[in-house]
Amino acid sequence: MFANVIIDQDSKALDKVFEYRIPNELKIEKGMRVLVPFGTRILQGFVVDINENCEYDANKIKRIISVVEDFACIKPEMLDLMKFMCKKYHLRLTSVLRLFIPSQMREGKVKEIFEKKCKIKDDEAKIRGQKQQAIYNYLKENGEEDFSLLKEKFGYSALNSLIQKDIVAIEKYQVKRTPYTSNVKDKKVVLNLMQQRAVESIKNSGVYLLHGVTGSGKTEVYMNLISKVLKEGKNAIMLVPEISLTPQVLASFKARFGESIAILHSGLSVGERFDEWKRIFLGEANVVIGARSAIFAPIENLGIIIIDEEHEQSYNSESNPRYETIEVAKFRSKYNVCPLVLGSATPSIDSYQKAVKGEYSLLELPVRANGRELPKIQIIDMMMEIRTGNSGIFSKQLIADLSDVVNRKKQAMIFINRRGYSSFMMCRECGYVAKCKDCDVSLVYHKEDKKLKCHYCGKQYKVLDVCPNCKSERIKEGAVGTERVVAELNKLFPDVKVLRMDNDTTSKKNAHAKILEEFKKSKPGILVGTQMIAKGHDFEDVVLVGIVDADQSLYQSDYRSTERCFQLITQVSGRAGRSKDEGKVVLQIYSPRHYTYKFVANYDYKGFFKKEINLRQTANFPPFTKIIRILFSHSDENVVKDELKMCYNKLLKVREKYFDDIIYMDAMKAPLKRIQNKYRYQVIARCKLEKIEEIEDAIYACTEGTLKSSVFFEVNPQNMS
DNA sequence: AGCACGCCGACT
DNA sequence: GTCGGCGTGCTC
Repeated sequence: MFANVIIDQDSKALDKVFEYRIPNELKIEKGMRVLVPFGTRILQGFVVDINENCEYDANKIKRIISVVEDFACIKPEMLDLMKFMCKKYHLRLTSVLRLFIPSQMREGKVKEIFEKKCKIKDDEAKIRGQKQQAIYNYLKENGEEDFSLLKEKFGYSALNSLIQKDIVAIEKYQVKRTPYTSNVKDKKVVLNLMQQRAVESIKNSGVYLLHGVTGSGKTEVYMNLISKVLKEGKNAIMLVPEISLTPQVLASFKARFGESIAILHSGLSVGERFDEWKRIFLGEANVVIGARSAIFAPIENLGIIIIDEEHEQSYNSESNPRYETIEVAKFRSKYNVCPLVLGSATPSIDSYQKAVKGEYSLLELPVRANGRELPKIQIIDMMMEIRTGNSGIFSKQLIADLSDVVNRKKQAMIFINRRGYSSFMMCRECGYVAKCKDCDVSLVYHKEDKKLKCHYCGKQYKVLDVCPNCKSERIKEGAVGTERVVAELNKLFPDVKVLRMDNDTTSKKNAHAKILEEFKKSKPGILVGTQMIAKGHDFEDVVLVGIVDADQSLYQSDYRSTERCFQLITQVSGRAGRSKDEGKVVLQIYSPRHYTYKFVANYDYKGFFKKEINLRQTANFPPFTKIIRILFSHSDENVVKDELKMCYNKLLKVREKYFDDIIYMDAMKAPLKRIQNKYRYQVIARCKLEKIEEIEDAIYACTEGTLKSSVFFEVNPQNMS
């Protein structure tokens, strides 16, 4: 017998199967990891197929040395998924396989934590020492107890002598590092008619788009669906965006489903992640909740897949193996014959279009579950403010409303769109801006540790006192984001607790939860933050939401910027007035004539969709076309340029062949020309959909062969940097 | 990826 | 003569 093995090395040259003979004494299955001789080395590989015969020269075939584990860590479904993803996204086999197992397994350090528990072994023991007697009594009363806890309470030597005398026994238990524990009581909620109808509409297969306004109780619908599936003896996956994996959401799921839940997200340590993975693999967990990568959970017999906030950008990986989570979910739902539910208050234009076309079934929750109105959105024209002499960050209206909130001892949130609004180090004399020496981007000033940081490679620089260009000392930080807003608020309301939540303040583990916890207690209180505060939080006393720079997201040269702007404002607005008090939103903008705001203020998603989809159609943008981006990068600029040129010439021939289908194609520098000292050039093509698969294959073929540059493909890129 | 092989220049 | 630089090619 022969095995097709994929060598676990990330290299273009090794991106194929190698055949090995299976020795009689080894029991090899598809999906197992094995050790094989490879050239002069011994490497790990994945068995992806087993055959009677071999294609390669039988004399040259070597034998598998041994197995890494005696079970198949890649399940059959995932092997099929690997093929699907490699073909669809032009990925390397290994890079996809690596998505399926926790990193800890790959490093060969499969560590498991053990906990030592103590138990009384000898019931009639006579004990002399005082301390030892105390331990003995304690154990009699409490049964078994942690070794470490006893050691802390009574001291090591006493405990140890009991163990030495065989009066107390130690047992090792494998510890499950279950990340969150909760003491939240499950509140059984009776579904309203709309929710009930949504639950009932979801059949045993197909894709459903659940469009429910903020606060319409989508989570309750999800929980009901999952309960139903569990009752049928099947399993479930629910994906949530990384940022909304808040303790609150998790706690309510824990309360409902208890130990059968497994949680996967980037905040877990490697060990925690591995433990959760293993529980899922062994079938100990029936519900997996997690961010993007949880879609690869090794869970069988799926009864439902739910993707919450389906419009979120974070579902599409931006680097290395690029894939679309929704497409992977579709694959798994077809494979397992189970429904896929996409939920959002602001569905992506793409998904909604599919629902309109009948590809997805549309389910709607048009009202809030608690019967409350959606908060009123008041638009403030900031140009007018400036004209009337107010050049501050806050409009008069917002300041008035904030004062009101403070007087009523309620809470407010101020949302800032950080993107493009960070502070740069700029010389007021000559206009010099500090840049990273390896990347073509401006450095961002971080007040807290008084450093300049590159947001692309993470390099840190000292703050400049003198302009390196003109030697002027008038070099200062420029426009400011969250920090400046907080400072401003402190000036306006010196007695009010103002909290900040952004990338800088939440980098430490659990910082996120701590800030939210503190905010909860602060009345009056103001929470200032970036996208992070936009969703998933349910604060009863937030009655005001201020959006300080809504336009920022409109001014990106991206066909999706209006869509994003609409989504963002709607999501943020949804934070206000979640309970008894009416909520209000103050939306400060600089371009009041833009059509997006009219729809936003009226919560008119359908109107916005109609307008937007028409614009996309006339302008030939997705979902009516696909944008394909091929990014070349290399440390030597001439190498990338040459190779790009070579490929582009081939691509031009493809374009000639499909002249009617490829609307646009051009080669250029990437907007970020240099990242981590690698020069980046790209080809952008826009294609009609009729022959898209054929065209994609032809385009991929152009980059084959021995290139020194690394090549990345991206379809409908989220950001073109 | 990483290792052998091979072909060039510089040096005990 | 030979040591070591790196470019090329191969690994079932």
